[in-house]
Amino acid sequence: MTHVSSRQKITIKDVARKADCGIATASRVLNRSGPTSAESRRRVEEAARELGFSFSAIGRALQSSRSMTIGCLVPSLANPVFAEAVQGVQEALSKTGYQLLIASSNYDGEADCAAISTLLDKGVEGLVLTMVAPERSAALDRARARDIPLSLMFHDPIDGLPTAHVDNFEAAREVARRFADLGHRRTAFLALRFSSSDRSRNRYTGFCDACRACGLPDPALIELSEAEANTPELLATLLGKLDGLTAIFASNDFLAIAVQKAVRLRGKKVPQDLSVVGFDGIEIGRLLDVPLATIETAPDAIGRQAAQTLLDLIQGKDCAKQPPLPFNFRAGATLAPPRPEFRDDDQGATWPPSVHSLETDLKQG
Amino acid sequence: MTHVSSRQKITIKDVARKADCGIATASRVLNRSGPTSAESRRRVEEAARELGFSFSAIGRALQSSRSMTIGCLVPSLANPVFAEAVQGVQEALSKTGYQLLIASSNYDGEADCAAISTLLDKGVEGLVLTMVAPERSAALDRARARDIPLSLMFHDPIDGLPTAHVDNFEAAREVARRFADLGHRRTAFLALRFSSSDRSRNRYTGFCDACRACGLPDPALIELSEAEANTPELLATLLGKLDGLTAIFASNDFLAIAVQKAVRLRGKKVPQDLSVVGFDGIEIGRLLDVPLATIETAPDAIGRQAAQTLLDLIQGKDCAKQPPLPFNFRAGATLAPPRPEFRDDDQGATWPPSVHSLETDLKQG
DNA sequence: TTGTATGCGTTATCAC
DNA sequence: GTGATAACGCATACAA
Repeated sequence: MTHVSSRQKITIKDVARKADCGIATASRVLNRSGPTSAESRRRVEEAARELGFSFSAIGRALQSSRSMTIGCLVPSLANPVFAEAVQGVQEALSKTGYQLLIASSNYDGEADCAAISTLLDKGVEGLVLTMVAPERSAALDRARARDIPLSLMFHDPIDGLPTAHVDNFEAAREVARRFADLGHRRTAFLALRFSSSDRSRNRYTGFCDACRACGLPDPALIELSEAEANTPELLATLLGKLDGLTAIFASNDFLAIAVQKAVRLRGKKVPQDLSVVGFDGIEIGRLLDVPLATIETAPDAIGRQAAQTLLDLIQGKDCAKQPPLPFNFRAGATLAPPRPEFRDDDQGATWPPSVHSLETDLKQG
Repeated sequence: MTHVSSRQKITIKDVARKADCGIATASRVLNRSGPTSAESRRRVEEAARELGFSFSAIGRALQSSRSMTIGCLVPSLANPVFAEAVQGVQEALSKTGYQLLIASSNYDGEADCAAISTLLDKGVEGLVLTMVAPERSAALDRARARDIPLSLMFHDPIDGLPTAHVDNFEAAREVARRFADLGHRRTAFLALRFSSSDRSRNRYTGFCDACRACGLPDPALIELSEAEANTPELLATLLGKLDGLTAIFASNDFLAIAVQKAVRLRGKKVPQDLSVVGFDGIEIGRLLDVPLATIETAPDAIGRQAAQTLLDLIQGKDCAKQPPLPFNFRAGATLAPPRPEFRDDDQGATWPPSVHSLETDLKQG
C-alpha cells in the first residue's frame, strides 16, 4: 500500500534517510544518472514508492536552470482560432515533458508586454507568441537579449523571427480573384480590431492588391466596433449605407455569418444580393444551410508547427525558415455572381465610399 | 538608457554588488519588506534599473514555497466551451499575480491523471479541473492528501468538492418539458463521448426524468462516434433509422447544427420534420438563418467562478458552497410542434428503438 | 560505488 | 539600518 497522506511534502532527503543512504545515491537511482549498486537501487526505489515521492520541479529548475516550461501568449482563448492553436502547441509539447504556461492579452499591447515579462521571470525556456504589436515590443527585446527561443504564431514573418502562419496576403488575393472572376466590382473588406491585428491588415492589403490587379475599384474598408460585430441590427444599418456593394470579404468566419444575418434583416439574400466570403474555415461553416465560402486554415497545425520550431530552437537546431502553411479556398453557397445590373459598374457612384463618414453616421444615428 | 543585453541572467546578488550593499538590503528595498535608508533605496533602485533586474520566480518559489502558479486541466482547448472557461479562469487570475499552467487530457482518463501529477510536481498552489472521471482519480487523491485547493468546472457536485457548473439535470428537464408542451412524443438524446462526460450523462438522466414525468416514452439514446459526429452523411443514415422521431436534444450546439445538416441531406426540414434543441448557447447559434433553440450557459462565468473559489480557498476562506450558475432556455426557430399526424402516438411502433441495433446496423451498412 | 559539500536565487533570521 | 547566513529541493564535482 502506498503510504499515508503526509501533508508535509516529502523530499529526496526523506527518501535517502528511509533508504539509509546519501541523497546523491538516491538521486542517481531515481534519475538513473550514475552508477548504483543493485542493492541501493532496490532500497531507494522501495523507499520512494512507499513514501509516494516525486521530484519537485522547482528545486530541479533552480539547480539545473531548466524549468521545463514554455510560455504561450495569445490575445484571447475565447477566440476559437487561438484556442485551437494553443491546443496544437499543447499536443506537440505534451510528448516532450514540457509544460505550458499561458497568458492572454485581451488584444491589449501593454498587457501582452507585461505578460511576456512575467513569463520570462518564471523562467520559461521558450516562448510561443501571438502578439498585438510584435514589431516593437520591449518585452520581446528582453527575451531576445536573454537568448530565449521565440516562435510566433499567425504573424507574417517579422524581424527574422520564425513564425507559423498562412500567407494572409496571398489568401486574400485569392478571394479578390474569385470575386473578379464572377463579375463583382464593388467590394468591401470587413474587419474587427483592425489596428491590433497585423493579420487582418495583411489580408486587407492583399485584397486591395489583387482588386487592383484585376481592374476592380478599391474595396471599402469597414472597421467594426465590438458592438457592431455583435449586434446584427447595427451591422444591417451599416450595410444599408454601402450602395451598390455586391461582395464582402469578412476577416473571419464569425463576422461572415453575422453579415448574413444582417443581410437577412434587411430583407435581402445571400448570395443573390450580396456574396460573402469568410476567413479561417471553422467547421460549422460547412454545416450551414448555406455553406460558407471561406479560406480554410488549420490553427491546430499552426500551433503544432510553432511548438515544433521552438523545440528545435531549444535543442540548438538551426531550423531553416519554415514556409507558410497552406491555405485552401473552400467554395460555398455564399458566393455567386452579382445580379446582372451590377456587373457593369456604370452607375456613377464613387467607390469606395468614405469609411470615416460611415462610422460617423452610425454614431450619430 | 537601460543597460546591455547580458545573456547572463542577473540576480539580486549583482544588484547588491553594483549598489555596494548586502543582498539583504537589496531584497528589502526591492520588496519594500523592511526598513531601509533613503540612500540605499536610491542606490539599489538605480542599480536594479540599470541592470534590468527582475526577480527569478523560481528562486522565490523555492524559498517561499509559493509558486504563484495554479494548474488547470480541461479535456481539450479545441472545444470552445472549455477554451472560454479557461479564458475566464485566466481573467480572474490575471489581477492576482497568479500564472496559469495548463494541460489537456484529450478526453483520456489516464492522461488527465498524469497531467495532474505533473502539475502537482510543478508546485501549483491550486487546481482548476474538468476531468473525465473525477469520481475516482488517484491523482486527485494525491492533491487532496497534500491539501492543495481544488476547484472543479462543469462537473456536478462530487465528493464535497466545490464546482462551478450549471445544473445539467434541471436544464435537460426544461428541454423535455418544452418538447412535451408542443406535443412531441418520440424524442431522442444525441451524445458524443457519453462515457467520458458526466455532464452529458446528467443531461440524459434529467431528460429521461422529465419525459417520464410528462408522460412521454423514454427518449432514444444515440451515442455518436467521432466519425459520425463529423460526417453529416453518416448522421443522416442514422436519423433515417429513427422512425417517427419528431424532436431531438443534442448534447451540444455543434451537434445540433450537424443534425440539421443531416436532416436537410434527407430532404426533410427543421423544425417541420424534426425539432432540434442544442446545449451551450454558442453565439453563432443565434445568427443562423434558422436560429438554434438551445440552453444558454456562460462558460466564461464558470471559469471565473471556479477561479474565484480557488482563490478563496487558497486564502483560507471557508467558501460557502456556491449554487449552480443559472442557465437560460433560448427559444429558436428549430423548435416547433410536430406534424399533426405525429401528435397522437398510435402508430404501434415501439419507442425508443434499441440504440445498440442502430449502431450495429450502421457499422454493417 | 558512495557520501559530503556546494551552489542555483530568494527570503528571513539574527546578530551587529 | 544593515549584512552575513541558513534554509528551500535538487544535481553534481569531488573525495573517499
